[in-house]
Amino acid sequence: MARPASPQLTDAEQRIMAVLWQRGEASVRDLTDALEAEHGLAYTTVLTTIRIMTGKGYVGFRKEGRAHIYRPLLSREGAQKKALGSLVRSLFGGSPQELAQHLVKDEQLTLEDIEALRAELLRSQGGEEDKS
Amino acid sequence: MARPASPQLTDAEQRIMAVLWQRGEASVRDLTDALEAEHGLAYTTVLTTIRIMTGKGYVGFRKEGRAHIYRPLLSREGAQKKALGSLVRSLFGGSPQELAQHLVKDEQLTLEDIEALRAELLRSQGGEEDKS
DNA sequence: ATTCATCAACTAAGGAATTCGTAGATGGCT
DNA sequence: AGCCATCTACGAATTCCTTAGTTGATGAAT
Repeated sequence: MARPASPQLTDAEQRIMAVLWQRGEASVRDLTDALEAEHGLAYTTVLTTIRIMTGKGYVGFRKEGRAHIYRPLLSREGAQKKALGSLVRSLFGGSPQELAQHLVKDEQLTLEDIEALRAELLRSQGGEEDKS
Repeated sequence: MARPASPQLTDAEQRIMAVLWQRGEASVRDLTDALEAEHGLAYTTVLTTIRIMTGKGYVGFRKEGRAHIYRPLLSREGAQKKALGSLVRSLFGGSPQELAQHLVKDEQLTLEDIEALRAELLRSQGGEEDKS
């Protein structure tokens, strides 16, 4: 009868994952220092959050002296794929084409961007087709 | 000290908006019937949710007899744009190009899709240069 | 060895989200 | 008028998320 656990990364979790993806690994002290400038979070706040993330299987850690050094168990690519798929399903009727059209229409993707994507696709899978 | 209010549509809200965007307007009974098959939600659950959404300004309503007929005040396009921008910022380093590459790499966008986008871009903004 | 700093663990508090029950109002039907 | 169905309004229960304080252990430094 309550709210179901979020299958996505929450905001706080995402902030931490961003640092871990960038650095590879980090202690709670490292994370706090990195996040303090922008968000002003207390050490214990970061610690609590990352312990929850450990429970969810998002991060692992090794012990180094008294400290824990955390590392991401979720790849950035995996998180991107999951979030993207979820967005396509929920707001774009399951159509990645509609999403792409939106990117173009909002002028976030230029003609050059599209042609770069096309060139890459042609190179990777369309090499054997007929080029008029 | 609490979790900040979500700037995005929550899951429950999104389910309801999907029906409203599809139908244009709907009573709580309509919404419940539409959502019950898939999610098994009680009438009062839907009612509570949409009342909250009214408070947030997501939906409006008119009275028809004893019932309220709700309509979306948030456009589907607006919600798509907002969610997309948020995703690009949080998980793709602000790069819509990286997002597009992901769509292609996961084979969710085919070469034909890309070429359709390209053709549309050429038609819409390159149309007045050369019309033979 | 005692003190000091730092770290993890535990606890707590409060707002958000989700679900649904109960109660009161109201309109239709006989 | 009286009954029944249906609707809104209100509140309760529960879990989640976010933030942070307190406590106890441990290692370092004097």
